[in-house]
Amino acid sequence: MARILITSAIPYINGIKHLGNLIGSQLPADLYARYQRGRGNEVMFLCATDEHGTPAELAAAKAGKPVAEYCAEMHGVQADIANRFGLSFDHFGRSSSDQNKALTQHFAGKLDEAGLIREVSEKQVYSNADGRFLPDRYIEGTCPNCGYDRARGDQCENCTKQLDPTDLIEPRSAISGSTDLEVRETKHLYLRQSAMKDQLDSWIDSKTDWPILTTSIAKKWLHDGDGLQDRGITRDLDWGVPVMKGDQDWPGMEGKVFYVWFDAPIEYIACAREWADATGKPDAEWERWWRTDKGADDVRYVQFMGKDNVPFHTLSFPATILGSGEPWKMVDHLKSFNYLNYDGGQFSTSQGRGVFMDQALEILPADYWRWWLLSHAPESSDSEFTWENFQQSVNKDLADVLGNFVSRITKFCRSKFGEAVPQGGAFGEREKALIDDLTRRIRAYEGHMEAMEVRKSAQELRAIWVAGNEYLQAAAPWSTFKEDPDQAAAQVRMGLNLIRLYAVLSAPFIPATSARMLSAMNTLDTSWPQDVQDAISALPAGHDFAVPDVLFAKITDEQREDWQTRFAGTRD
RNA sequence: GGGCCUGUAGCUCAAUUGGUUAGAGCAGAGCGCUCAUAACGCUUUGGUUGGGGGUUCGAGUCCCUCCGGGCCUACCA
Repeated sequence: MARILITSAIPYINGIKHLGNLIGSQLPADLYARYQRGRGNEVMFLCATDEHGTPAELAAAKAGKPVAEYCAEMHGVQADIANRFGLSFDHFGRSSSDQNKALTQHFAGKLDEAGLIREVSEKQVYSNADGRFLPDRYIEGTCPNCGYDRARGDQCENCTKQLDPTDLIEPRSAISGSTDLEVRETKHLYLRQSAMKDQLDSWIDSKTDWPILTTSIAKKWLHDGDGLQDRGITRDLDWGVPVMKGDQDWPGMEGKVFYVWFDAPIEYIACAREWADATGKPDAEWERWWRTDKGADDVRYVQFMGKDNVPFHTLSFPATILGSGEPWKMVDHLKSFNYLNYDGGQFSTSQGRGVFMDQALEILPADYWRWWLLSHAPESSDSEFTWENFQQSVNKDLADVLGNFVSRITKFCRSKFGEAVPQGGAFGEREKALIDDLTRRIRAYEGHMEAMEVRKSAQELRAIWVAGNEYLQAAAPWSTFKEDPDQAAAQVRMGLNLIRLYAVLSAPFIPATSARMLSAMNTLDTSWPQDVQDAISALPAGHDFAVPDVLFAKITDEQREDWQTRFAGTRD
């Protein structure tokens, strides 16, 4: 039994995520986790909320709440929605947990011992009105290059020129609009990534099976200009992990916190500890997933993320782990996704454009979304959500191909044989051909799932569903029944067993529907079809079942138009 | 500005890494079936692979160039 550690990029705390965020990491990670569990492998699937940083503080202020309270509340909201989407995390943690504080401080201490931390005194913009240092992006002013009056401190959106905050004419705080800004001297810790450049470079070189999207981004950062730059890992903020060397104070760094991108990936590890603590397990239980000296040497670790997160996962986080000199598990495979666009533009959290996870569940059950999103996952390039495409795909694939298959066979059986698997007859050439075909397709499906080829997996699964309809059409038990009821019984028995088989195979994509199919077939047998011959005999003659309600109602044109209108604007 | 990705049928995507006649699903057309959610099955129409040039026995794939789309560019996360 293989052991597989899976992490999804951790969603930021300030608000509910949209469908583009979902398909970028959490959903494909869940697909993979469910598949591996289905195959009988031991899986640890971790995710968490990313709670530190300036945007969290601002969102809390806007909501009129203390930041800790705001984050706790939003964590609850996100956990609930994730649960309703069927995201099967073994633990959904928080980067603000005590476990992550301790581990982040531990890593910082180890990196310092290894001589990989240096102090830098630098000048940053401080806003007296806001009472805080401002990240470059939170400073607005007039662009010295093109005169655009809403240029940001890092770059002018109008002319794309990169800027320094001090370049701006009449700079002001983007938070309060205050012009009462001053440049203050402040001291920060930098991670000496440059000292680890060669080590990281050869590590990346060893990952020959990673997508080009992943390695090319890492290579760019490693070799661009002067090569990999050192990175500031502390900030002058109140909310975050206090800067400490392990459990010791860090002289001169009082009142400062670690930068969110230093502590966020460490939460992948801390999350496992949260899991152990929450379930009353000893440390050894989480360490066997993360410490190669404590049992994790046979773990395969897979990370899922959107393309914007790649540099942090290929460089900063590995630098943190390698630099610690401790035997932590490093990522084996990194699956990154492009973006999902919404109806001709981008999904946007800040502008409230597109469909958000809570809204999606208000109009349709999770499996509709899971199927469409996964079967259209933006793997090779950005992809696009349109309501027409969504309606067509869902109606055809889920309602017509799969849902109707279940409906036609169960109802036919009920009317001719009653609600029990019929007895009599035997499988012949046609059934043998079907089993051979299914065997080939299931092996192909497994191959695509192992390779995390999401769209290809969906395509193959759909073809497996279609094979059931092809079989029924060719076997035509409604005709056979008239001359040879025994043979019709065997054909129906095959059909009913296909429903159970499809439930097992489809569970990673549409878990709730899969559960309904199994429940209708009155079985708990979810064993993976190593041998299709055996799998289609799991439900024996005489086994009771029930005709389920319609599995997937079709999306009507009226609904589609209604939603199209409702989601055309932006969220309030 | 620099780096990278991308452009294939009306739509969404393939093409075993340079190898026969570029394939699927949807949509369209025709036929069949009547168990089923007016569902299913079979057949079928769609392509000068963004334009142009080059390398090669052979190019969707490699090179050059032009055009379009996207991401990143280190203090949003």
